[in-house]
Amino acid sequence: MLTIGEFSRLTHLSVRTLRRYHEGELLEPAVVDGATGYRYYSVEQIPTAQVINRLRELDVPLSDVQRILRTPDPGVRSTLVAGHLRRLEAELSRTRAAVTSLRRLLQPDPAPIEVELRAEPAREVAAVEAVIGHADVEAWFAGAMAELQAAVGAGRTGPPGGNYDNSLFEEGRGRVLVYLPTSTPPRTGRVHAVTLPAAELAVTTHVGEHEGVDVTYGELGAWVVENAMSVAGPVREVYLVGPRDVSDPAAWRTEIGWPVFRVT
Amino acid sequence: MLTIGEFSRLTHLSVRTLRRYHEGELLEPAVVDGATGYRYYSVEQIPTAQVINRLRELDVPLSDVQRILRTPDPGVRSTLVAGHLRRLEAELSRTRAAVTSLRRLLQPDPAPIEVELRAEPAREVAAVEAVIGHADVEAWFAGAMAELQAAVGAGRTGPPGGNYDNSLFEEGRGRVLVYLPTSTPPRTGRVHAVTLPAAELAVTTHVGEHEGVDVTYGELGAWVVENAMSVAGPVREVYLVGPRDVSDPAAWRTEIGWPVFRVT
DNA sequence: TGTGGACCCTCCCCCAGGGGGAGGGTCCAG
DNA sequence: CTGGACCCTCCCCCTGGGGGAGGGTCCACA
Repeated sequence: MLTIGEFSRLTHLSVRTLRRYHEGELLEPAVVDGATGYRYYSVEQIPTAQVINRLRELDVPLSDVQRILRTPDPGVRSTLVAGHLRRLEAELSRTRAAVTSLRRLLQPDPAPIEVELRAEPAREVAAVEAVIGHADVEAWFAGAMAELQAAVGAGRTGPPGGNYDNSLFEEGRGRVLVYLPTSTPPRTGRVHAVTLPAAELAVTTHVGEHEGVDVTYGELGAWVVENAMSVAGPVREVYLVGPRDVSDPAAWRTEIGWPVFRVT
Repeated sequence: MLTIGEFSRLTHLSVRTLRRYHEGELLEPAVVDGATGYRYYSVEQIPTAQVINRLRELDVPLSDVQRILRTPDPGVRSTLVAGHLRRLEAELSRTRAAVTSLRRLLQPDPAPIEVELRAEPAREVAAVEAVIGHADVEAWFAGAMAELQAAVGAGRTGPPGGNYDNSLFEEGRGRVLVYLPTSTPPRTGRVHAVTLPAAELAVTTHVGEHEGVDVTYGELGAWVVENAMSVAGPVREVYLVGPRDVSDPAAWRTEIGWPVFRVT
């Protein structure tokens, strides 16, 4: 039996942290003296403490650490760990995108964006929609688009698009709709016909990776304000050239349309 | 002038976050109505908001974001940003190390470590010492070792070593001492002669990268406890084979000695 | 058999960087 | 002029810890 201080020295976890892990039922001392409350640990608990330490270094939330530790089957366990490793990779690519985008922001490009005011008529498309959280958009988009492609196939009459509720950005959760234009929208699985309403759009084109698109949003927003207009309704993106067409991100083109109305 | 809601839609920052940035003097509205407290932003503030957003995505603390924003000179500014990018890289390598170490932990190696009990006599060495935080050890070590190498030169009579106070791991701050054995310790700069006290050591050898050394610590600790001993004093590491000798981490060998005394 | 110091306990407050919600004032179009 | 959207402040919540107060416990040495 080891006192908490001894165990701390052996695992390089602070006494405070060990007490917290006890409280959170992550690493319970082998023995707790009922009279004094003293915690006593056993040597066998050292590897467990080190696994916790490693997972915490990977910023795995304590609740997930707990779940991993309670999973007896090593196969399932490594699946859980692999999930977090994927999360780390996603975070890494997000970081890379932020870095490049930051560079773009800090070396200000004086080239002003071109904005076109366009009256878009209503039209019917094949769509998949859902209310989801901001963090899940990317994964959801991939699945929805795959389902759409399978359902529409060669009947596609134009580039795919997506509409995004403003609440998605303001509150982190909102309605998202992805669509493929087609003359006869099918109805299979999540795919169904949707009529995109007519709208007055302020339209510009974002060139390059989709990360950093919010800079273009900002420029578009500035244009809208300067032209005495106000935004109304979900933003519309049309993927003119995307990863499905060209692998080089520099060639991608995303049309961004913001429904506006004149303020006078 | 834009209301906070409009500005939120244009920057994809939540209203709450914008208010917080105002409170923290990071992004102050262009106009604040004295009577109502309403915040009004200008279009020119959109790029600033996006820079903040980018930096936050890189986990730059708000205080540092503030410092960056208040730096007018773009050269100095990009230096500050570059510092954070270096921090990101360091974090990335730390993450990689944790991943490999985690794999090692989850695929338990049944090979037990070999521990030797050794009486180490006192000896005089050339050393550099300091009380520092756990996070700074790596950087400090590099500098101290460079100074030692310069001072001792060819007079080296054995592999370098380092002693680490337990408080470094328990409280995140403690005394660290790195040394080079030499017959005539010089006295220049931070380098001075130190007598390492005699001690009874439980010694084992850690093979491979220094990350993951705490697993070896754990095994050594378990051995110490199982052999009815207790640890006393700072841990001693001796870098038998290190990055200065061989570039392949798999060949590195670190001797770890924990001062012990018999309990019974 | 003390006793002093190291060790341990609980409890409360602090940090960043937000989110949720209550309670109430303001703006503006119909 | 009124209703609903919008805005305000204030307080508590989250995670994963750290600092410190106030007090009990263990144990080696005298």
